[in-house]
Amino acid sequence: MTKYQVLVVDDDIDIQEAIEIYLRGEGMEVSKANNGLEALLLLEVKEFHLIILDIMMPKMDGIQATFKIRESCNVPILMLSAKTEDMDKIMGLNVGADDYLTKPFNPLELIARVKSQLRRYTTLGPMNSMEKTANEELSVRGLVLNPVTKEVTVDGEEVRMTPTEFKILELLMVNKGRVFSIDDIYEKVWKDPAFNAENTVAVHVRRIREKIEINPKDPKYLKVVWGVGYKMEK
Amino acid sequence: MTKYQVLVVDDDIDIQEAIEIYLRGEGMEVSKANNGLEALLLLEVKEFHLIILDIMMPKMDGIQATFKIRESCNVPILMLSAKTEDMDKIMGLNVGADDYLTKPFNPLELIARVKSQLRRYTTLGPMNSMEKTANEELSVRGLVLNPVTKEVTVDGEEVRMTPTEFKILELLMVNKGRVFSIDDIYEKVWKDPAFNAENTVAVHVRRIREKIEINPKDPKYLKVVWGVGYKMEK
DNA sequence: TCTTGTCTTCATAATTTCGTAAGAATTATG
DNA sequence: CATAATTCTTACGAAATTATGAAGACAAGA
Repeated sequence: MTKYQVLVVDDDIDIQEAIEIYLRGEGMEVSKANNGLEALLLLEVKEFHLIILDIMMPKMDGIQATFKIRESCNVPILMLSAKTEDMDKIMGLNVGADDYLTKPFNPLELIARVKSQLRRYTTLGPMNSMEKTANEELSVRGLVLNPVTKEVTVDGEEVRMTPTEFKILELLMVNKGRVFSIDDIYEKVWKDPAFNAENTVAVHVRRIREKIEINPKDPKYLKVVWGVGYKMEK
Repeated sequence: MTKYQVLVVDDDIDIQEAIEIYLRGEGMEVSKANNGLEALLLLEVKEFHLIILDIMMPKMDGIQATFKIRESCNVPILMLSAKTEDMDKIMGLNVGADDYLTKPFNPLELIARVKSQLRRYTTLGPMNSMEKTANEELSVRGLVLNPVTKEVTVDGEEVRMTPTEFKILELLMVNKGRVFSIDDIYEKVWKDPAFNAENTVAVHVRRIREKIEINPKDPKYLKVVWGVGYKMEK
């Protein structure tokens, strides 16, 4: 068995090296590029199992690079950026990235995500890693959520969700049954430490209920677990 | 179910104490060190769930300390510094800190970030794709408790538990057969030294019985061992 | 610029849970 | 059998948690 080949694309040498160290520590081979152009050149001469791509780069930024890369192949791409908002855009749009991480990131989380992508890519085969796993339609009884088209339907009828509402609902539906505390939800959705999140999340939950529940006062889908958090009833 | 152990490393006693007060207020145990060297010594004799590390310190500064610490373990490290610029560098780089905060900081934000790091380490789930801990369903005859969904069923029928009731029941079911004294229970569930716990725990036990026992006067699950405590009958 | 839709914050209401007290009931002890 | 020790029961007010209504802040698009 040969080692996994990972390409790290970032203009900041320090970050390049940091990532290299983490990944080598996990037994992976690491190549480096300083911008999108360099990355494309490297891609022509070598095959990679995963690409880690910074968004902000000179010459060719991460988004342009992703489009170019996707023209020829679909290795998993993990995006890096300093701003959460960037990421939301990127993921919402069909840029073609498979996962993302905001700086500053936790090394362990980086490793976890890298491994996760590698696992998907190799178990499902290079062909269609995207569609099969994370992007399946999620459903709970009459409630259906499509992560790709960002559509939500209740008993066949479409309901419009705002981005935040969608993300909360997605989180709960991906892990249906599992209870998330308000702080959990805030951190996973906002990608920021929870800071006076109680009310904010509560308000969003209420709006979601208004849209998906027949009777918001007696929710059948999005339930509260007193003193613990919220969950999607199985 | 012990308290979180946090190590605060700062040469400024005032800051040490301020942080200590905030964290104790959140029910955490706090140890203190004046510099990196002291911190390392403490780390050899005690396990911590989180380390708060000032950058500027005599003897051994925060960055050196982080490197040393990372050689042996990977507890979450939260860095403190006066200058924003320092921080940006430190985070992106391979220093190994997980989060940072610039002085002067907002106490609430400190708490939020601390909690966030603690949660990151202890929670699981596909979203941050760390690994799973032992979160299996627990069952004793007709009684089933699910730590993830926080659900309890008796002969298939769901019963609603309050947070404290759930924790007590969970404690007893994880260690079924074992007898816990009232003080044991109080300390494990409340994470506080038992003071006048007798009645409090007794009341909760009764409420649990009301919910899970056919006949609370003659309990089949949650039994009392006279003069000793309570246990979950196998 | 104005409009529109979304997100956040605040104040306040509605619920649920918790701890305590006080007395009853049960079990142990001599 | 009497007494002490322990556990059980009940109920209520305080505290914590969640729900709601409404207004202001904000950003993107027309």
